[in-house]
Amino acid sequence: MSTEDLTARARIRDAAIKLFTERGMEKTSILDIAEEAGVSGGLIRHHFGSKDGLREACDTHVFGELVKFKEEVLAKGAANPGFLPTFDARQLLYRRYMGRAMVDGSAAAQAQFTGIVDETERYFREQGMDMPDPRGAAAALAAMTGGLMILQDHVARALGEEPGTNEAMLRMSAAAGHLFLNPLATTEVLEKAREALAAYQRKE
Amino acid sequence: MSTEDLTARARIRDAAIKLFTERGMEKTSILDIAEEAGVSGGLIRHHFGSKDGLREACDTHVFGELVKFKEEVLAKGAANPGFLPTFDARQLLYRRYMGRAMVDGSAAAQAQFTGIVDETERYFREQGMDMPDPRGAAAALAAMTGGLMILQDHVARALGEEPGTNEAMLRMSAAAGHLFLNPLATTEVLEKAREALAAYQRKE
DNA sequence: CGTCTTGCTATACGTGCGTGTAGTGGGCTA
DNA sequence: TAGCCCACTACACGCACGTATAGCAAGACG
Repeated sequence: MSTEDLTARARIRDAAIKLFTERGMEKTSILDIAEEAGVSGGLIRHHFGSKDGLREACDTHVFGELVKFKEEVLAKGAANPGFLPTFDARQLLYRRYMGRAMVDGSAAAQAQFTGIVDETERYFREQGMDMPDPRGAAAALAAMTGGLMILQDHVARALGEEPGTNEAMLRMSAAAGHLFLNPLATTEVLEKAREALAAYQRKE
Repeated sequence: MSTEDLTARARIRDAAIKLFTERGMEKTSILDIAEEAGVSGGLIRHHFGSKDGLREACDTHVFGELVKFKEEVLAKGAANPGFLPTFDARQLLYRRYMGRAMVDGSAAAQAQFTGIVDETERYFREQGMDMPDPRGAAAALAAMTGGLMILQDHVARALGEEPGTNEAMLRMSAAAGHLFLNPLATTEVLEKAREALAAYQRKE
């Protein structure tokens, strides 16, 4: 899995996933990917037809792998909901790729997002959680964990950690976990917020 | 403020903010902005020197306005922490711009992010909130609200709402608020997550 | 041995877009 | 009226990059 023992096609795909994730689609040229993968630019076209074709291949590969990850977790019996931290490097990369893909906007990414929302909503209902809008909460949660993935470098820098390190990810995950598992406001602020929201909803 | 009563310079800036927000820097050409603003492409260069100059102008304008918004809120006495919902259209646009800017990555955006983290951390400490890592929590919170801004269109679509509408924003904000103000997991899941995290930290 | 496929490279083409430059009109001040 | 600044336009340049094509080496199959 490290690099040379892969077919060129797989190396290209992995390089593209890496660079798309780090820089985004638009800022990554075919030649950048070719260099990263150690092949000529033409070979990318040969294998994937076009840049968009390559992108689609990356999408399906990443999203497929993410499904596999999820199934592994389920197979282990641990009903780990998506918002709890994981530290597998490849899974982290793929999750981050997914965030980037959503920002860049593709049909596959939208479908993936909706799928996650579906699952999370189902999880909420299965757990019998008491919330006024389970689907809304599921969607918001998906967007928030997406934000953690997408902005992780900013988070690391704001924390004085080196972006991309395990240390930074660990600290961010722990903090995010804490936020999800504890109410964020004192009761007064909480009440004020509820009032503001209710007032707005009446006005609507 | 609607369009014609602005100087061309301001129209260009506003058009750029709008398009950068919707499509991102790379996918927005100078001519797109010129058309949106109803001017020639050259005028943008005349006023802002380069595309990067325009971007910087947008950054400073948006970030400055966001500071103003914050000061207004503070002046009104309501100590509204940043994570509670707001519905002013321009403020929403500017927050979303900020999210995009962070994804696209500029020094100004990183500074802005760090500033928000600073403030939020201070808020946590002032409120005397009980958390193991206030700065980490502040950074994670900033990234999560950023995710809500950046991915709002995906959220809307997953909810079957029209992206960009007040209705969609309202529903997302309410759901996000609920998540922040209520613990997300049953105690068993919670305990399991704590264990997993602790195990990982020991391994580190 | 011949030919075909396949993985791969080198190189050329077209074009979109940021940039640079020359020029125009209109509203100042004198 | 003359002179001048300044917002603004038109247009040409050059480059980066996606796309297209031709060709080559090597293994497979007859």
